[in-house]
Amino acid sequence: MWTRTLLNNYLEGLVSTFWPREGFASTTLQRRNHMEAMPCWKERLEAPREPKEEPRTARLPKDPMFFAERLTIVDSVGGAEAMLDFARERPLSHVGLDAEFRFSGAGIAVGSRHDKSKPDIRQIVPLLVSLSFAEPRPDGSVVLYPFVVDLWVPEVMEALRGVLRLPLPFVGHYLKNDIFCLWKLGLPAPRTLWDSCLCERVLTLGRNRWRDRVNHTDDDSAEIEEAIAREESEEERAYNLSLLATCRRYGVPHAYSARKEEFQRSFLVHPEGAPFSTDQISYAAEDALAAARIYIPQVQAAALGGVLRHLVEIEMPWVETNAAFEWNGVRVDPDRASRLSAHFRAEAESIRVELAAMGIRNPNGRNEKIEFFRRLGLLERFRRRGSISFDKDSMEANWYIHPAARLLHRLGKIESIMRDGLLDPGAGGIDGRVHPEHRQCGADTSRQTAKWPNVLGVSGDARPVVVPEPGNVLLDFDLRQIEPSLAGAIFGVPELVAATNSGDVYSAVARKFYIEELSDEDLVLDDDAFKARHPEKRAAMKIFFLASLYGISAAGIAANLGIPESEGRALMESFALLLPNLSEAMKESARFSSLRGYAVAATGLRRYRGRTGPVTAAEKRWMSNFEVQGTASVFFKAAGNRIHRLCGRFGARLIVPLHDSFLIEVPELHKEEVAEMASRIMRESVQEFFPELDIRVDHDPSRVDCWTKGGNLGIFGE
DNA sequence: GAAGAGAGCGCC
DNA sequence: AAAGGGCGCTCTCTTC
Repeated sequence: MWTRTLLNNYLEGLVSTFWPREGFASTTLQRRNHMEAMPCWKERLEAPREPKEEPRTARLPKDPMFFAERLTIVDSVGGAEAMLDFARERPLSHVGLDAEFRFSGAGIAVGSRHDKSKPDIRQIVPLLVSLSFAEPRPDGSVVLYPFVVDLWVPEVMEALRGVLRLPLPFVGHYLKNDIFCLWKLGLPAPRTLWDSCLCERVLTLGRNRWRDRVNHTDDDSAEIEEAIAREESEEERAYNLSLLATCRRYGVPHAYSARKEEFQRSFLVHPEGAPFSTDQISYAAEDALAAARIYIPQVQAAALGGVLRHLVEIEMPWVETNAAFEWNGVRVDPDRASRLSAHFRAEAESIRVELAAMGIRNPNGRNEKIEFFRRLGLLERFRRRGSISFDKDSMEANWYIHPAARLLHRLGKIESIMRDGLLDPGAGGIDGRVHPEHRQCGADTSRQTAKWPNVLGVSGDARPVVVPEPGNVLLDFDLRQIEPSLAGAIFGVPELVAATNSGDVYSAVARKFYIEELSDEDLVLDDDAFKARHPEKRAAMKIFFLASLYGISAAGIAANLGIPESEGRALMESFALLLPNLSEAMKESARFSSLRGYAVAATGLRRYRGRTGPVTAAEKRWMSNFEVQGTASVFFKAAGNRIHRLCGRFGARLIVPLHDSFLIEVPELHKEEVAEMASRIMRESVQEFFPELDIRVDHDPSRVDCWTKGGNLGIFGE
């Protein structure tokens, strides 16, 4: 083995020989960075190549001793091919993967005051790819062969492509950025991924619940809670999921643990065309080495945690699918966005004038509203659960009390729509599309979250600003009533399964619930006809149903429906009689969850308690709900993974994952094929697990020129 | 002036 | 006694 000094000299020699190329790097990149793959590389790849080295006449097996635990820099076609040959010769178990990158343009300002910034992922500039090939030894240990590939050298791409196609798990910590680097280079993501960050997130799902700490309503163990709240913060959660913290948990060394941030930053500000320091290169190698070392003990931890199957089947493939949503982004029509803003700005202005005439100068201020209604002697009408509330429900209940209530309500709604980050003219990246950050398992139920902007929370009125590229159409696929249907299968309620299979759960249940009030004619209507004939009865059932799954109280449902509590209680009791097993099974599941300390979804995914001590009522509510919401999220991802892989055949791309529906952008030519494929896959993904369930997929083929909610074009309709 | 809590909007 | 699951974002108001 070389000493550290000798190794550094060796590295320095290599670095200095491959970096006199400033012109190549700086000029071509700036011009072309909006392309999928950098064309200068493409041209070079397509042009007849003059090998940098003499063609090798004999391909002798590589000596593993030469590559073991020693950093090899790949900066030539010969070196890259040798790496590929070596990887194919050795009996490997997995590959550590890491990419170093920077961004070629300015970031995108986000937040209402544009005081925050996010990078434009389409301007990512891959610098180095680090690969650590792991080979098990007979004694159970693992030997690692680290390589660092210089991505400025176009000749290495074909061999790198070959490496990425190896049928091995590629292990990295937060692989999304690494996948972006590969896609930017025109390379595919590896087929099998293992994201060590995601694994840690899943193994701790439900712990670190910062939302609970902010408003500790349960004061069972207030002292403990407050201590935890002081001690832990969101930054701490972020740290717990970091590579260094993960290394520490598994006893894996990381040579740059003390200087990690410094090196990360060094790549982000790395000058165009400047050579890398030897430290930078060995730092790049270290991250892939650490990921490779974490893999085996982490897989064991996942197996012991009962989530290995879930991770391998669902979450790890979704790492690529999730990256695709962010990489693809959505196209926002600037003209539509400004028309929408202007439309609501005008309405807001006229409402403000009306309110000012009534004496309300600042309609957003809570104190001003309190004072206004107090003067009128109407304040008590806005009391909800003890305190004064001017939220949507409270305002709706008081529409008839005073015209100001209606105006304030409307103003709040339209101001919220106008503030949506999607309408910001500067929200798009260099490709003209908006790329929100999509977080896998961002929610403790394993649901997705999105931010900057939150494309999952865009108001129905604003959705039509999302349009397809010319020649494309937007298709939307919705798993109809997935949660009540899954509740039927999970909690063993045959009536619910039958209702699902008949087409519309809420209509089917409404027909039974209101049997006394309905005519014989009503009772023989099919679900769709019933829905059209008795929309209010169906709507009431929907409220009951979802409220039961969320664990609402009689008082809550009474407040929601505007009826006395006693009446709410009676309605809930008769509703429970319709589905006799449901509430019992939900209580049972919460009981087992309480004993274990976690709730569990159909594939074994767990959500842990975020606190100790007696199980609170709020915890019991999410415990029952998690089995349904978590399982729905799992099937949704299973479907998305298959759709994503098949989209490539049609030049289609997934662009929004909306909890139970996908928005897909498809070339017009292939819309029928993709519609058939996506609908079938979503239906089958549930059936693979619950064969008795026939969940419909709602898809409206007539609305293809923009994104809508239920086909509603809002202000853009004719 | 910055930071945080609370409230309130949107989504499923 | 209180009792609606899961999120992101922006604004107001209070506090330090």
